Amino acid sequence: MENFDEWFHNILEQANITDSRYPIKGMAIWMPYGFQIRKHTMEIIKKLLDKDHEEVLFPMLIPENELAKEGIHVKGFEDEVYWITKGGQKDLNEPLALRPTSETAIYPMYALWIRSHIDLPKKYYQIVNTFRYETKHTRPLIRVREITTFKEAHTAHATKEESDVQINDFIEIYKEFFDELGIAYLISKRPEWDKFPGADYTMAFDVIMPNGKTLQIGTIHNLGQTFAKTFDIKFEDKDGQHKLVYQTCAGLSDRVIASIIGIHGEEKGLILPPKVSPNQVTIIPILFKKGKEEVLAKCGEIKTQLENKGLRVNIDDRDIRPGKKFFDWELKGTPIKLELGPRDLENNITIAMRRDEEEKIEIALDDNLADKICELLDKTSENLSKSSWNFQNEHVKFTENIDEIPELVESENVVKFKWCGIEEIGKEIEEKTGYDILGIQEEINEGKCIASDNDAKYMALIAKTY
RNA sequence: GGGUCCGUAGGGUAGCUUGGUCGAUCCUUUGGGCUUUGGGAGCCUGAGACUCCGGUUCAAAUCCGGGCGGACCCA
Repeated sequence: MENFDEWFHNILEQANITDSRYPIKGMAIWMPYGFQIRKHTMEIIKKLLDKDHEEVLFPMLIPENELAKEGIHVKGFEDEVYWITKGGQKDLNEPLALRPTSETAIYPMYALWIRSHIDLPKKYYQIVNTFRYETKHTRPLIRVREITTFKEAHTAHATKEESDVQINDFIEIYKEFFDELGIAYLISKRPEWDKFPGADYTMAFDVIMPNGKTLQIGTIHNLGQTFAKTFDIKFEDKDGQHKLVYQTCAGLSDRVIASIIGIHGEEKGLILPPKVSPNQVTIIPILFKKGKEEVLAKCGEIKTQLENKGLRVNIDDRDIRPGKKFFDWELKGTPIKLELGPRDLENNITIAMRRDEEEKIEIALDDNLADKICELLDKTSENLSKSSWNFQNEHVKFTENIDEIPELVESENVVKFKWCGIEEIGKEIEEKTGYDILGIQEEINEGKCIASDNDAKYMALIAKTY
């Protein structure tokens, strides 16, 4: 894509996803079409989490003394917190923070709720808005001051082993989630200097956007006992001992929607995965003065037939030329368009067009129509997923020469390299190349570090990031 | 955190250097009408803007200062 950032910015408004003209920097409006995409996307993650987690809803405000309790954590966020300091004309006794994330809202309550090993594990999640006073320039859905769709899960466990298992469970859930969206991902363990403030370690999901920059779309943190100590979250174990819990948390945000748009889109517009597309099928009647009623009636029948199969269907009966409708729905990324005119009515067929392919397919108007459409939708999903993984595979390049990194990154790649894992060397690599180390993908025990004489311990990733 | 640049209808733009000709250009959008409708139609007729506050001046879209908003570069 010629200029991805520009394309992305334009498509958000053209496709009626968000309107970022709201007069506060970094805060936008979810428009109806975008809201539907967001809704369907969230339904997928909720369904995955609900198997084993419970949804809750915490207040948006956090008292200053709670937020400040965990020193490392607050240090990571202090420059980004919005404060409420007044009630009407009166200064508040204690300033209240608009949550930048909810650890310090939730964990004091965990301390009250968790008394015994019977109360464990505790696995709650919520989908809420959070606020961060971003100082860098904001970008709709990607870097915002109000994260409108922050899915955060918080778990507490009796043992370290259980919390480690939970980390893997989250990884599996996220994998399934992104697989359903057809989005390829890179999983890595963030370097020490880039982990979540207060965490033992952070696992992250990144996607490579069409311009080669990576976007962090999901994180999973092993919090160890840091917060348990701070907020005194203890339970009475089977042996009668009082012990601190082990905790994890995991987050997803609006950025998931940004990746759906960015990864699958192309010049002409969006290509939405059927699972989250507001309309899975859009029927476009070809209307002439003669036979208009018959064509519209048949479109209505088809709509009902498909809806009975559980599909989301709309008819575009606007009084404009068909060509304009094709372009509009291509912009909006509806997975399948069905064209139906008088000629088709005579032949008892409809013409189907997949958004991800140019080809037009004739389908008979009979009882099998819905099944055939479902087949086409499945093929679309598979195809989108395949393209996304192909793109990622083509854009991850390995090198053993640090001097090659800038050239590779500038030609829109994520670079894989061997690293000894020492922080100083890592920071040296970042400084020398000018890019960010995403993290380590796996442990290895052969070869040398790209930037030192040390033995390589890890396969790591470096990239230009959002 | 430091720096550079920018702000004209809903969106994109011309005009700004050298203040007056701006009653502000063009494309898109949009109301009404006619005519059309199998891949962004055409014609007629309307609508719609100088980011905000202050300053300089006889006169400000144009010059100066600040706020707000945006883009980019460096750390």
